[in-house]
Amino acid sequence: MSNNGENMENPINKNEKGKQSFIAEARREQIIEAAIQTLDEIGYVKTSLSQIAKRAGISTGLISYHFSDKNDLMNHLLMNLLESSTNYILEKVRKEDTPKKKLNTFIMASLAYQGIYHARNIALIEIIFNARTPDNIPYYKLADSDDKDPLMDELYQILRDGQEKGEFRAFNVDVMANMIQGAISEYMLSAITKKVDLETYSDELIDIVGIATK
Amino acid sequence: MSNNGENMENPINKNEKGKQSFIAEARREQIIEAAIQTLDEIGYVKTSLSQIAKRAGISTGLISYHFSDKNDLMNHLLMNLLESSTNYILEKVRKEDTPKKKLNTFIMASLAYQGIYHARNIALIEIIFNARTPDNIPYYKLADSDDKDPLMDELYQILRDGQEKGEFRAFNVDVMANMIQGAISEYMLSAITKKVDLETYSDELIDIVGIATK
Amino acid sequence: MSNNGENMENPINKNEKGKQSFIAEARREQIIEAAIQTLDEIGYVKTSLSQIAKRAGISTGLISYHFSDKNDLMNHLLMNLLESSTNYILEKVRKEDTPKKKLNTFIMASLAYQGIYHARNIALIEIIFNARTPDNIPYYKLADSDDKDPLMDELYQILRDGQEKGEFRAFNVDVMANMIQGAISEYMLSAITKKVDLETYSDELIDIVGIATK
Amino acid sequence: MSNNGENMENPINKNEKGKQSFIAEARREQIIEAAIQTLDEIGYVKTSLSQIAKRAGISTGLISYHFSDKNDLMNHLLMNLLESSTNYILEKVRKEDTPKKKLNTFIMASLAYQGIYHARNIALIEIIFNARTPDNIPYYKLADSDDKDPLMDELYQILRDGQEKGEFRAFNVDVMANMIQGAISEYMLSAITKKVDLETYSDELIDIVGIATK
DNA sequence: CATGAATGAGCATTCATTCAT
DNA sequence: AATGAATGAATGCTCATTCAT
Repeated sequence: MSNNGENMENPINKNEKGKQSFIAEARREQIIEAAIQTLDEIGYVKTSLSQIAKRAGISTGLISYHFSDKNDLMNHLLMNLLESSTNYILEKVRKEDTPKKKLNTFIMASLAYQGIYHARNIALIEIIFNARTPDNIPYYKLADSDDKDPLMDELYQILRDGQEKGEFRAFNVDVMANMIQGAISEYMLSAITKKVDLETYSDELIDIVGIATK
Repeated sequence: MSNNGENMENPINKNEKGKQSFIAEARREQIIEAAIQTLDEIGYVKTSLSQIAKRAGISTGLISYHFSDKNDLMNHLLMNLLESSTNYILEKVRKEDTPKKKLNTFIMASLAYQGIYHARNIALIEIIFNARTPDNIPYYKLADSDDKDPLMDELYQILRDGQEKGEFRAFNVDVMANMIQGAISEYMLSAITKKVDLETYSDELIDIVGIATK
Repeated sequence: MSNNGENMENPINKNEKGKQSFIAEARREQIIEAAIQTLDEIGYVKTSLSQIAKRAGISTGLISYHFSDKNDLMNHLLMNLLESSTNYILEKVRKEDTPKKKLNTFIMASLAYQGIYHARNIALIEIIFNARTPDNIPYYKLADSDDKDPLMDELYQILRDGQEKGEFRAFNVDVMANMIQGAISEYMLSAITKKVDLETYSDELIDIVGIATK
Repeated sequence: MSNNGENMENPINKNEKGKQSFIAEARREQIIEAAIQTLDEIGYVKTSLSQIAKRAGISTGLISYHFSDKNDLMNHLLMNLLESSTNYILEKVRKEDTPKKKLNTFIMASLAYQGIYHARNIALIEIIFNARTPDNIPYYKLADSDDKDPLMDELYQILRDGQEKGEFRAFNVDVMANMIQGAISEYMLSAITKKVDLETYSDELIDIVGIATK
């Protein structure tokens, strides 16, 4: 089999092949969920196909059957994780109408996601900081490269929009966006978790960013 | 051999033993440098003793001779990396006299260090985000726990001091410190490197933080 | 895989699973036979998994697949060796009806086993005198401890029974049993093999013991 | 250096050379004692040159300097151990005048030696059952081969002498000697140690052998 | 004589991957 | 579609041995 990440959905011809694809798709989903659980529990370094297989209750060979490679699996998993967090946050942000409200919602939703989908977030961190492309480039250097990351895109848009509408002062958008993203990510990556709860952090960060953007 | 990390520097008694220790110390230093290079080049996951040995131009056995364990090597390396960045930054910060100046210098120096000691910074990231304690706790959850991290300690101190002296407004110190740290770290971890150069980022961040702290 | 030594024989349900288990069981048997051959040929100290694998004509990894550990393999092998010699001897002894006949058969069968299953006997010696428990206690100190060794148990029983029935005189049973066992073992462990053949040794030993027990 | 086991003592020329040889001899003695201790403590399999060096308080290299080989060391150690037990036993035996008394003393002294020089005895066992000649022949097959073992020689002599003088009945001397040797060795190699103390074992064994030889 | 530094081979073990069934 | 069996490469580590000092 082996699927390079392209979605080969085809609305027509959903007979036998569709059924098989459906089973295969479900298996892949199951494997991906097991991989998330594994990364959360034992971390990237110790995550082997057999550890994932154990958690999925299947044989190792079956993972190799459904993903061409360990790398292939990790890529699919990364897409999956990025998609789900992006969808969660963007859905909430797009319900708001002013740049200020959108920005606050962006921060709030980003942090809320970390709390609600804790395991997925840990898995995401473990992949981003450990996996590398075949060209040996770490994902953390690649992640929001160019305009590939719709989340950072949205944040840029909000900030630019707020400046145009006179809601925000004139700051460097790239730096401000990066600072906000850093402040959000840092919550998961530091020991502040033990001192400040997510809600307080969210409120205070919105406050600080409110002042910084004017 | 194996060295428990104690600093056995002793200016007196530098006879035979001192000479021998010197050779051993030089080798350990060399191995640590090779480890930094390896982590920078191929990442934590692929970093094996033989890869480090290859870059150091020595046999694998020699690493085992100078470090009791792969873990021992990584711990020494981590100490080394933390110490050097901490020293670099604190030295500059402590030359300043007002909280505001200290804060700006903190940001500036932190970012400058990333630029000057790029490989060391990558190595640090690779270890912190990949290595785990024997109890399976990732270092990134442990790193600035309590007041173990003198860098975060200094940042807290600066902020509290500034508030007491009326230079800074009344914000949540934990959250502000975490945000600043996040903003600093994020520069290395994102693609902003390609868009904004370090100096600009540093200037703009100082500006934004200046407004946020009042 | 790894098998904890439990006998999972189950005459019913010999469907797919039974077939697969059969293959695995055969492999384990083959590995154990190769281990016996290896111990016999090169001794415990030089016996490595790769030496065993070479003799079995398989890869080292496959041994690790079928046994959780080198220790696990050695334990299974030890059980196997003890069982087979015990069964061989006890089967013959229990056919006899008087203590005197039982004792003679015990000696005869013990020595006969050494001749017939020479390699197995060497392997047993190599393990018992070289392997140690995780607590560092050599097996030879542990072997017939308490009443764990059914062979020594039987010998005690025969001697006590003979004394009760008046066939044997009043000697110290522990010492007599130990002497007989020593006389049997010593045949394999000394150069007498070259001077006296097994049958003569057996006959003469029975004679001497006959006089010693009266 | 390396010495193949020949004693190069030379009463003349005991100037510088003699002094050096004396030091070297002392070092060899020290290494051999450390080896005995090591074998007793951790067994043959785990006995490495560095373990021996640690116990001797010297460097590993020094062992290699004084013995050409690990094998060479073990050979010297074996000679040493055999000599000391042989001397101990023969000295006592030769003080007696009748075969019967000599035989009893042989048994008594053999067992006594095990009690007094426990560590040396364990070391002897560990070597005999683990080490092999370059031709892969285990020492336990070689030990009392031919007439090399003066202890077994003496035992044969006693038994033959006793038969000639009419003190002993007509038994197979080889088998009787082997049985006695087995009974002596077995005490150390079994769990009887926990049940019967050495003195009782010695007395009872003398008794049994007395009856067996008539 | 003696050391500490260094090597290279060998060890048990884990792992991603392949393949017959 | 799925399994369990199997491989071969790689890993961290230990060890006997060598050698410059």
